[in-house]
Amino acid sequence: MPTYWSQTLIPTSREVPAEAEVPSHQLMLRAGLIRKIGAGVYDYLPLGLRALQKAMKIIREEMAAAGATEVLLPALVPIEFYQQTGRDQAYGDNLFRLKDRHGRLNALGPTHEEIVTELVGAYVESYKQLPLTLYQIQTKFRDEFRPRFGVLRSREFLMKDAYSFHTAVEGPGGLNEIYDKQYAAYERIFKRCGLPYLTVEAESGPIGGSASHEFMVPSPTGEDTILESDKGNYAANVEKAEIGARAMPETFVPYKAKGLQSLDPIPAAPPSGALEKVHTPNCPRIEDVSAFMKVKPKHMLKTLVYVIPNREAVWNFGATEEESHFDDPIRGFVIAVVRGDQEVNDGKLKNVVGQDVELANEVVARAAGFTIGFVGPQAAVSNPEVRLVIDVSALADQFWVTGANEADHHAKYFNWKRDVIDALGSHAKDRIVVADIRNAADGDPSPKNDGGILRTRKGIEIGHVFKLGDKYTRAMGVTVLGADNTRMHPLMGCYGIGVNRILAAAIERDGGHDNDGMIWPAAIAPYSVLITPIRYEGPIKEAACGLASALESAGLDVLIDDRDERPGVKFKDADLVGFPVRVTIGDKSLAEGKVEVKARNGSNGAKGELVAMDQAAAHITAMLKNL
RNA sequence: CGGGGUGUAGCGCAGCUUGGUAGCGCGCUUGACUGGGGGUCAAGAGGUCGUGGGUUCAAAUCCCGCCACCCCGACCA
Repeated sequence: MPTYWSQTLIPTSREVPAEAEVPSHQLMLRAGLIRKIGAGVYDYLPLGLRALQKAMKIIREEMAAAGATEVLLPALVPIEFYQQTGRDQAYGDNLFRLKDRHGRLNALGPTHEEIVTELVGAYVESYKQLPLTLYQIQTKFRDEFRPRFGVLRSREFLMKDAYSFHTAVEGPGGLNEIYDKQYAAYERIFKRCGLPYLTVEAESGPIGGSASHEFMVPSPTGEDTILESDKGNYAANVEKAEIGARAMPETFVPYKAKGLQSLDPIPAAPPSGALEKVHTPNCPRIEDVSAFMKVKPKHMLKTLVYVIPNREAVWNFGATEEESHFDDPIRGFVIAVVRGDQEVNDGKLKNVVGQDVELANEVVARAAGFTIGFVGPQAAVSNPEVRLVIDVSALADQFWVTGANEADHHAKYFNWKRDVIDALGSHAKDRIVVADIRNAADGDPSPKNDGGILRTRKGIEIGHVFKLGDKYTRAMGVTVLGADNTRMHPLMGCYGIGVNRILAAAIERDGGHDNDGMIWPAAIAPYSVLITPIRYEGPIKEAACGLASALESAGLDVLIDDRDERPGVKFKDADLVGFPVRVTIGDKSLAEGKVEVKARNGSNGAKGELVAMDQAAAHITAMLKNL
């Protein structure tokens, strides 16, 4: 049976909702797909649900094809699961917590690594039962600090999450093989959903693990920044993106990040002027100083104070063992220096330091003698428990403007050799590391070092795959018996898709909407075909119902606009909701035994085309293959 | 969590400065006309003015508290 518009609930609206900023949010509200119930919480109305269900059907088919089996894990999870792996801390406030009547603390699951791991631990005893890939499509919860952009960043959302278990990385049934299978399944899923996507290297974030790729739909409204080489052979999330070899000033010995040997900085560029203190009242920010002193940010140094929160932290650079131990984390500081127009990448900094680092809280930093707002690299000279990590680009100039380590003062003509290297003397090589610690930016060299230049664009993350290794099975003490009768922690992969985001991304994508409304890819449109009778009565009504039957026999889903509305209203709503194909039935064409068939994306002309009644179903079926 | 803003009919908003018991557009109901891109006219329905307290003869309006939502920031010192 076709659906009749008058019998379902499609509350379209002419007004643009005040709070919606991005097109997908505005249009999903206006077209009656969703309704907001609270911050980051939405009803899915009939049309929205149908689109979700179509996406889920595709996902289920491809998961099955990739050998994954569906389960349904609870959304309500005792907090102990997340405590076992430390993720209650890693997720922090983003983890929804609630107390039950007995005072027990529970979480609403943001992802389910711990829960599947428990499941597999309970029932999988032997390597013979592996590999195993389980997945679910389920509501997830994240107490987002700031929900926004409608369905793109909500507090409750649908996610497909799959988890695979293995005894080995390589070989048949190994982690790599299944990872590749899931990766390929993702490519098919997004292709079938009609989404233009690209894959990028990614950081694994609080989920953890080694390799990781994200699937992104390019869109100016995306929250993620992607760097792509113009040679087309590299793409990564900004959190991950490495930077190719950058020209070192000749006067520096080229030395590199942790893991590479030379830690012997000898910047020889001589000072070009006496260090000069400048009074910069109320100018703690780079932009303020830049405007005040009329110096471009790229000629300034940004100096950030980090602490090592781990009390057992051991400094990993050249220092002797006694020197490298920080008993008091308050006094164990890392000063990161980047150019004023660039940004520190925390992940890269952590890798260089070999420890967790976090930006020092202002009170702590002040107590340790840092003049927050006016810190310069010289601050590292007098304090033996401070280490300097300098980004390559922050060394390139002979002199810089930087903080003077004195309230309301900045320094001009700062020179690395004179003011830090020589001042530290023999300690210099123990306290300084030069490395790539900043975010890659548009125009940077590609890490492939093939002459490619990195370009930035924005993207919406719709899928993310990770190689987790044994992080969870180890933390939760899950083992299986191997062929050699020894126990091992199974290796894991995990694979997520934001189902709601598929809808938003379909709208945000290039060509996903226009001034009149949404333009659905046929595969996930709420209905493939909308029949618009000019008046729902007499021969037109009969023709509409007849056509609907024919289309349904051909396997299409059909909505009939049987409302007693003026044609203009129906057309506007049709365009707003964006059904891929609209069939208009009116007196004139019907008298000739024809109907008007129009593709929403304009592919068969602004007015569509006249098609004989008896050929319409076949014609539309063929059309939809390309929509 | 900090700063700013907004809560008045289903949606979008005005009224608040200067207190006197609520209004506009869209939508909705009824009728007539109309009938291929949100039509016209007429008559209607619909509001504890977010919430609690205070001031006052009188509060949407002034004062205080709370709540919700939105925006900006929150690592660039």
